[in-house]
Amino acid sequence: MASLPQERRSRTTLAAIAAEAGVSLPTVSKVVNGRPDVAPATRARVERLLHEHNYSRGALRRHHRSGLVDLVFNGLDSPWAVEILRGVEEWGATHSTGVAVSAVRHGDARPASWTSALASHDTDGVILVTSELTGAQLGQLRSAGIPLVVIDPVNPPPPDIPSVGATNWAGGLVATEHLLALGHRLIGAIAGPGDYLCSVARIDGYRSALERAGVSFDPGLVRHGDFHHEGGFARGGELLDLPGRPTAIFAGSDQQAFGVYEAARQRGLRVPEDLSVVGFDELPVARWASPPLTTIRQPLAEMGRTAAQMLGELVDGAPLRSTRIELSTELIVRESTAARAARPSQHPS
Amino acid sequence: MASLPQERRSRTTLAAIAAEAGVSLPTVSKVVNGRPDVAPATRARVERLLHEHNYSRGALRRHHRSGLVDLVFNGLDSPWAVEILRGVEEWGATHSTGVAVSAVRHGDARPASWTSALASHDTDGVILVTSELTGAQLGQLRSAGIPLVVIDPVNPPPPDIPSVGATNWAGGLVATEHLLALGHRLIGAIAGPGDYLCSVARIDGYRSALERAGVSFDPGLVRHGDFHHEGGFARGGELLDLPGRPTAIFAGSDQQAFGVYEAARQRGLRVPEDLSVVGFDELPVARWASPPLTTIRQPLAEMGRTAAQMLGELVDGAPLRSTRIELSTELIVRESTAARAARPSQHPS
DNA sequence: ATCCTCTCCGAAACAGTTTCGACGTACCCA
DNA sequence: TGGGTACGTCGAAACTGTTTCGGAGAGGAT
Repeated sequence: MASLPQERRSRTTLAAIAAEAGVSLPTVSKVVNGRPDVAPATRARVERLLHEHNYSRGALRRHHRSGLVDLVFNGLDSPWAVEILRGVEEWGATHSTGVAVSAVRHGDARPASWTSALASHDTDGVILVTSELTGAQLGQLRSAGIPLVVIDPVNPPPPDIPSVGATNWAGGLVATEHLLALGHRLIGAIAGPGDYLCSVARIDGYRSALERAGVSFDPGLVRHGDFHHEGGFARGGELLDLPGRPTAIFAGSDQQAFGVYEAARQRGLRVPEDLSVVGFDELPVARWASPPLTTIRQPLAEMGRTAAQMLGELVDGAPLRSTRIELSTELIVRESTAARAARPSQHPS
Repeated sequence: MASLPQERRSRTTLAAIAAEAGVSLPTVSKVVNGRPDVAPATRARVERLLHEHNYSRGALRRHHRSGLVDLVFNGLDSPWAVEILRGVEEWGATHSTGVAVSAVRHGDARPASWTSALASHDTDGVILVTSELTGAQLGQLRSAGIPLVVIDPVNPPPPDIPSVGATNWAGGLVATEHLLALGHRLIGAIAGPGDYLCSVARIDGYRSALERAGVSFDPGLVRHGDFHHEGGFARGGELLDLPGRPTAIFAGSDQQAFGVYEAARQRGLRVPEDLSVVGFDELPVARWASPPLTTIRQPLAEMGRTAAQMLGELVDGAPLRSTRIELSTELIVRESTAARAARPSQHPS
C-alpha cells in the first residue's frame, strides 16, 4: 500500500496522515482532538503533517451544514457595528442559522489571524466587515472551502470575492451639495482613516460637489479622523481654530459629527446657527442628538441582510451573481444644518 | 413507553432507534441529517422515536466541547447590547470560544422559543440578557444539559441559575442624592418597563434617596418608559408639561436621558440651566452628548465578561460558586446637572 | 535482578455517514 | 395491454473518525 504515493494527494484523511507519520490512525485522531496521551515529539510530527495538508475537520464534513455563520468586525466599539449585526442576525433568524460574532483587534498582542479561530467551530461562511484581508487569510479560507462576503472592504477585494457597501461617493456628494445649497462656501471635511475605501469615496464626493459648484477645493479643510467621537472632536477642533473658520463641516460619520458638536460647544459656537454639521450613517442616535443631526443615511441593517443573503447563496453552492452591490444612501435633513448666517464670522479676505 | 426507562437513558444510539423503528441504521442517519431519500411515513415514524428518546447528536457528543456559547438578547436595538456583547466576546476571544448572537423578538409571529434554535448548532452554554425565562425553556435547557447564566433577569431566576447584574438600587440612590445635593426638590423619574427588576430597583433607590432627604415621594413624578429614546422623549415631555414642573429628571437610562434632552429642547428649556438630567448606563455616547451627560456608570462590558467567566466554569463542570453577582455602579458627574436655579420654573432670556 | 509505575501507542470495538445498487412502483409510449 | 423507463425508497457495505483498554517499554526504587 505504501507503493502508491498518489494516495495522499487525492484525499486528506486521518489514515493517510497516520501512514505518512508512521503512527496509527487513532493516534492522529488524538492529536486532532488534543488528547493528552500523545508524546510531544509524536504530536509535533503529526501536527506538522496536519498543517502541511491543512486538514480541516475531515473532508467529508465539507458538505455538512453547521448552521453557523461568522461575522467578523474590525473592532466592536461602535453602534455602527450593531446595525450591521442586526441585519445579519435577522437573516440568520429566518434561515435557522446562528451568527457567531468576533472582533479582530489590530493592536492585539496575539497576531493569530481570525481565520484560525474559525477552525475551532466549523462555520458555513464568513462575513468580514471593514477589515483588511491578507492573501494568506484568503488562501486559508479558499482551501477550507469557506465562502466569504465582505462589507465595506478597506482594500479592493479580489474579483471573486463579493462585497457589499453603500454609495459612499454619492453620499459625500449629496451631503456637500446640501451645504452648498444653504449658502456655505467654507466647508470643512473630516474623513475616516485614510486607507478605508469608504472614507476616500466620501471625500471624493465632497470634492466633486465643491468643484461642480465652482468652489475651489482646499486640502487644508480636510482632516483625517478615525470615524469615532474622539477623531471628530480633535479634527473638528482643529478646523474650528483655523483662521478662516469653516461655517459648515461634513463630519464623515455620525460619531465624528458628535465630536464636532462637542468641539463647537466648547468654543461657544452654536449648531446650526454658527456651524452646520452633516454626519454620515444615520445611527439611531442621530435623530436624538441636540440638535437632531442632518446626515446621510446608510442602510446598515440592510447591508448586513444583503451580505448574509449572498453568503447563504454561496453556501448553498449557487454561483456568484454579482461581485459588488452598493446600496443607495439618502440625505436626511434635520436641524444641524442651516443657511449660512448673514454675518458669519467672516474670515479676513 | 413499553420499554424500560433506563434503556433509553443509558444508550440512545441510532442502531437502537433503527431496531425499534424496524428500519436500518443508515435510514435513521438519513432522517437525522435531513437527507431527501426517505419516505415521509418512514421519516415521521423515525422522527417520533427520535423525539421520544430525545436524541441529541449522540450521547458521546455530550462531552464534546463545541467551543461555542450563545448570547441571547431581548432585542438588539440598543448600544447597551453591544457593550455586553463586547465583554462576552473578549472573554470568548481569550478562551477560543465563539459567541453566537441572537435576539428574541417579543412581537414576532414565530413563537418558536429561542431554545429550539439552540439545538441546530450545539452550544456549550447560554447567556440570556434581560429576557424572560419560562419554565418550559428552563426544562429544555436542563434536559439538554446546557448551562445558563442570566444577565439582568426580568423576573427572579430559580436559585440554581446564576445571574449577573449591577447595583441598580444603589445607582438610583446615588443619582438622586446627587440631584438632591444640588438643591433640587422636584425630581422626576422615568423608569424602564415596569416588570424589569433592574428598573424597579433603580426607582426604589430613587424613592429611598428622597425619603432619606425628607422629600416626600410623589408618584405623579414617576413615569414608565421603555428604556429607549422614544420613551424618554414621551414621558419626559409629560413631566415637563406638569404644572409643578420638575427641575431635575432621573432618566433611568442614557437613551431615555437623550429623549429628555430632546423634549426639553423642543420646549426651549436648557440643560442644565433649566433642567438637570441624570442617565443610567454610561454608554460611550454619554460623554459626547450636548451637554455631556451626568450618569450612573454600569460596567456593562465587565458584566458580560463576568457572565461568560461563570458560564465557562459551569461548562467545565465546576460547581456553582455564587448564584448572584452584582457589580458596582458609580456616579459620573458631567455637565447635564447643575445647582437648582434661583428661579427654577422661569425661562431665562 | 526484580518489581513497580507511568507514559505512550495501537488493536479492536464503536458510532455514524456515504455510496451504490436492488427493488418496487408509477408513468409513458407503442 | 405490455414493455420500457424513470424515480423514489431503502439497506449492505465500505469508509471516516472516536473511544476503550490493554500491553510494551522506559525509568526508578528496592
